[in-house]
Parts: sequence; C-alpha cells; structure tokens
Amino acid sequence: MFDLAILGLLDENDLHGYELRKRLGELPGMGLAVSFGSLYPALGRLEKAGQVKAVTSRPAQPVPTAPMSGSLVGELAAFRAKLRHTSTAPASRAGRGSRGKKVYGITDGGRQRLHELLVDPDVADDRRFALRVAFCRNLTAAERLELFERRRTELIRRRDQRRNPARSDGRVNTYLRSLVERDTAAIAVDLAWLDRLIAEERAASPMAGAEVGADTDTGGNP
Amino acid sequence: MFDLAILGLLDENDLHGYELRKRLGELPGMGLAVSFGSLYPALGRLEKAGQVKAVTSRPAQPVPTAPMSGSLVGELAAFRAKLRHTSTAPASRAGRGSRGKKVYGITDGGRQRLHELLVDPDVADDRRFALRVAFCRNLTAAERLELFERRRTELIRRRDQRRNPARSDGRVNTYLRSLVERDTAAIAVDLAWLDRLIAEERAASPMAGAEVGADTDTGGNP
DNA sequence: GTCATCATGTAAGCCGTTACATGATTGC
DNA sequence: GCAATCATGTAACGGCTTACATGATGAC
Repeated sequence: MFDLAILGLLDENDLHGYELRKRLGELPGMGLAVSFGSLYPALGRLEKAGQVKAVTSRPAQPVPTAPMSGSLVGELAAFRAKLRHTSTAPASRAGRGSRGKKVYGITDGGRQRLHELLVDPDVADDRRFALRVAFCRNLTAAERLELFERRRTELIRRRDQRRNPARSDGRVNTYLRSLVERDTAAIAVDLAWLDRLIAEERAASPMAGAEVGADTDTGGNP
Repeated sequence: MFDLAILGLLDENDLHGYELRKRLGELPGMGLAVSFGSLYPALGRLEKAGQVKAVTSRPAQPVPTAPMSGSLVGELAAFRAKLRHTSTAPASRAGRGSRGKKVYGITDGGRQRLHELLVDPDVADDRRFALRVAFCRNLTAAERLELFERRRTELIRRRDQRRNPARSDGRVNTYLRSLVERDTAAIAVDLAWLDRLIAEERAASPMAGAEVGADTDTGGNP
C-alpha cells in the first residue's frame, strides 16, 4: 500500500519525507494522517532496494494551496523562505537539501516496481485499488481497462455473493439488514462510477478495449 | 475490531471457534475470510480476561443456510449428524463438546466490555462503525442516536474538509479527480443512509432524540 | 533567546496475516 | 481404510501506529 503511494507521488515530483507525508494524507483512500513511523522506514527500505534515491535536483514545487486567492500572509512568508534556501543552500551532507531535508526521487527500478504494483491482478483491496486509480496514468489505455474491468468483476461478485443476508431462524436484526442495504447501495454507486470510468476510457482510445478476453467490441458507448 | 465482533456474535449465540469464523465472515465490514491465526488467540485473550468462557449449554443453532429450499442432500446429512452428536456426546474434557469442540459463551464482563466498545466516541473507523451498527441493538435508543449522530458529524467533516482537490499548478490528473468524485458520491450515499437510520430511530422512540447532550432521560424504549 | 514549525529518525507494540502442525469424525 | 471436512491451535512475520528523541530554521 505504502510503497505504491510513495512511488506514485515520487513519480510526479521529487519530494522529501515531510512533504510526502502531507501529500499522502491528501490522497483518497489513505487515512488522513500517515505516520512518520511508517513513512521513513518505508523510504529507507525503498532506497535500499534501489527504487528511490536521494537527490538534490527538482526541489518540488511549494504547492501554495490556492494561487493567491483568499489566504494569509504566512503563505507568502513561507514562499519567500523557500525561495531563499532553495537558492542559497550549501547542501552539506550527501543528498541533503538546505534544511537538512533529504529529497527523494524515483529511479528506473522504482518505476518498474510501480508498474508491477499497478498491474497486479488482485483488485479485492478497496484502498489499494483507489490508490492504483490515482496513479493509473502510468499505465497504457489497455492496462487501465484491464484494471477497471477486473475491479468491475470483483464488485459484481460481491454484490451477488451476499445471497443469505437473513438468518433462517427469522431473527434477522433490523440493523444488520440496514447495513446490508447500505452495502448494496454503496456497491451500486461504485459500479456506476466504474462504468463511467470504463466508458470514458473507451471513448478516449476506442481501439484499446477491442479484446479484453474475446470481446468483439461493439463499442457500445452512450 | 475483533473483540467487538466476537463479543457481539457470542451475545446472540454460544459458538465454537470454527462456526464463529464463518459468521464473522458473513458480517458486513469484515474481510470475507477471518483467519484462525487471529481468531483463536483472540478467543484465548478474551477468555483470560473473563469476557467469554467455555460452556456446554446452548450448542448454537445449525443455521441451515436456507429453510429447505433448493439445496443439496449434504445439508440434510450435516443436520442429522449434528442432531446425533449434540444429543449423545459425553463431553470429555472440561468445556469441550462432542467433537472436541470448545463452545464459548459471553460473560457479564464480556457484555460490559461489548457495551464499552459500542459507546466509544471514536467513529472515524469505517469498518468498526459498521460492526457497531450490526450489534447496536444492545444499546438504548438514546445511545444509538448518539452513535449515529456522531458518525453523521464525522461524515460531514470528511465531505467538507476536502476543499483542495486540485493541485494549484493546474496539473490535476483526471483519474485523481474522478476518485474524488467517487468519494463524494460514496459519502453522500452514506449520509442518506445514516439520515434514514436516524429518522427511523426517532420514529421508533420520539422522546430519545429530544436533546442529545442534556437528556433528562424520559427512558423511551419500545 | 525562545517558541513554533519543519524535518528525520528509532523503539515498542498492536493487529492481523499466512503457513504450519495436529487430530477427530464421517462418508464412501 | 482413505479422503474430506471439521476443529483447534502455534510460529513467524508484515504493516502500520503511537510515543519518544533529536535537531535545524526562522519569526518575534
């Protein structure tokens, strides 16, 4: 889960751990706050595996939250500060930026790993799948479609599988039934969203979906 | 999470581990298959804590999956088998049923613990919340409403919090945006469901929701 | 000079998993 | 008797969390 998110973010921008954590928290499907206690060891592992490495270039955009609109003076100050030390820093230790920051970038090995994680056939984990969608621009159109279709199959399996929601002895528990209804509704929404995603993908590259498992591709897109 | 599910199920029926696992798997919010490697240690812990204990009474209904409808001969066989050994077993070791089964039941301490878990003010964990709804018949109407309202607040917080879905630099990533939309839709569905739950609860006991937080306890439970 | 914030890390622990080991019961 | 299923457990490990320790930078 973590590796996927880290590699996906580093593939967009070089980042140091602290900033990485913030972005991780903004990703849908991740818990709001990702702890340093997991982040730094994960970065260490990835570095040892040669999938990320400490860099000094591309110091990652300051991401000003909103391009000047309604915010505080603090933002400007922070921005100026960043300008200052990204331009004048001596960078003493290897791979360290101005403020003792260790900026990481993705390597070729990392990109390969990222790709492996994205095309993994197991689509049962909801949060993991969300992350994969978030970074699926790294896939080809065909790979994306494969991913989406797999997920679709999984969701349909879930929907149809729950055929015995009620205890046969009659005592059904109102709240349990309500929960099952909620689940059904949630899956329906998810399926509708997925179908939209798939349709858009097909529309964007009509050839790619031609053969996902013997599909004659009538192209049926509204 | 686990303790909650186990105690909740044992509060309905005495069960042995194997059967418990099956029921755990049927619960919405739990992963489909709960592993023995966590279940048995958890049962052991709970037993040591005096919240469950091995029993021989109430050997748990066979739960025939469907009351005779379209199923196989195997079911009948299993049923006959169960009848046989639940009536003739000598139960050699302490707390063991016919087939070496160890049937657990909940204790007063366990019911108290279950109640604590159900009224816990933290409603951020989705799966945990689902479980709590599944077993919330153990709460008073007022406690249930409190639980639902808290969750409602949490969901609204989530919905409103995501105010910066787009990177200010313009490169927004279509898939990320799509994900955020999905999230929003999912939360909306959840909120609608919750509101229905709350309305039903209020309808069932109109007094209980009068003032959450300064309740004079009119006691209204059907 | 002191405080808030930025920044990196380690240690202990919880919660849950897979894989392995063992044995009883019953259908065939 | 043999295989399938029921049934209970242990061992090793993985992933993520909290709490703790440390220090640099810049605002005031």
